[in-house]
Amino acid sequence: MRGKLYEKYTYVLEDKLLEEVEKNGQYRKLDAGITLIEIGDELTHMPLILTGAVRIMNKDENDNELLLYYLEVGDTCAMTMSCCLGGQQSPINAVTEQPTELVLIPLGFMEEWIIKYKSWRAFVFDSYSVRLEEMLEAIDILAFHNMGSRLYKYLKDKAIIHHGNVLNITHSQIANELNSSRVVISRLLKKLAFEGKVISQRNRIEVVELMAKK
DNA sequence: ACATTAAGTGATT
DNA sequence: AATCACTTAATGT
Repeated sequence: MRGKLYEKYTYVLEDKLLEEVEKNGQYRKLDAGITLIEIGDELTHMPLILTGAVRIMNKDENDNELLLYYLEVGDTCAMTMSCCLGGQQSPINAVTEQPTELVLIPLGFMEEWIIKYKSWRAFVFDSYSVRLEEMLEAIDILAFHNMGSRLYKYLKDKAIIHHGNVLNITHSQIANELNSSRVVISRLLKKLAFEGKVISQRNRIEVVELMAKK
């Protein structure tokens, strides 16, 4: 883990702190599609993402999923931070979206490090505010935009996370993540395809805007 | 050839 | 925008 940790975080965290992370954190290398946290799980560690991406979702009582945001390289989980003080239960669900490498840090270090390392303090507050901004944007889209633009933003975000412009996904999977229905997604995708924003085939959606430019 | 799963469509709320 | 009921198309065995 040492190499990647230093590669991704030297400019964010001070050297002494990186040594501590290395000493106290557990390195994990995970395939895509692994569930890290279920709603209700007790939070005991906070993750630092080294490579890959993690999808953070909410779920209602009927198992409808709602995508909240992604954790990418350099990110940590604001939810974990907000819960860390009182060993609370997780309000969210976390699944690896890609093969992911991360470091798990026991929550006990949070408080100590905030006092000891100014770079940690900055990192924590920073990720907190970044997340908050993202959530505000998400709420804005939920409240004031129609499904169509929500879908398009979702496709673009997902494509970017996957480092490409092609998504292998079905309409009903999308519907689940956006808490909509398959029929609606199909119709909107057809419209997007007609507008030339997207190329849609069975199990395959291409985001035109993000095509590799040559 | 058959079954299964993904996607398209019209009508209704 | 969601749901229903049904059709059509693609894919796996």
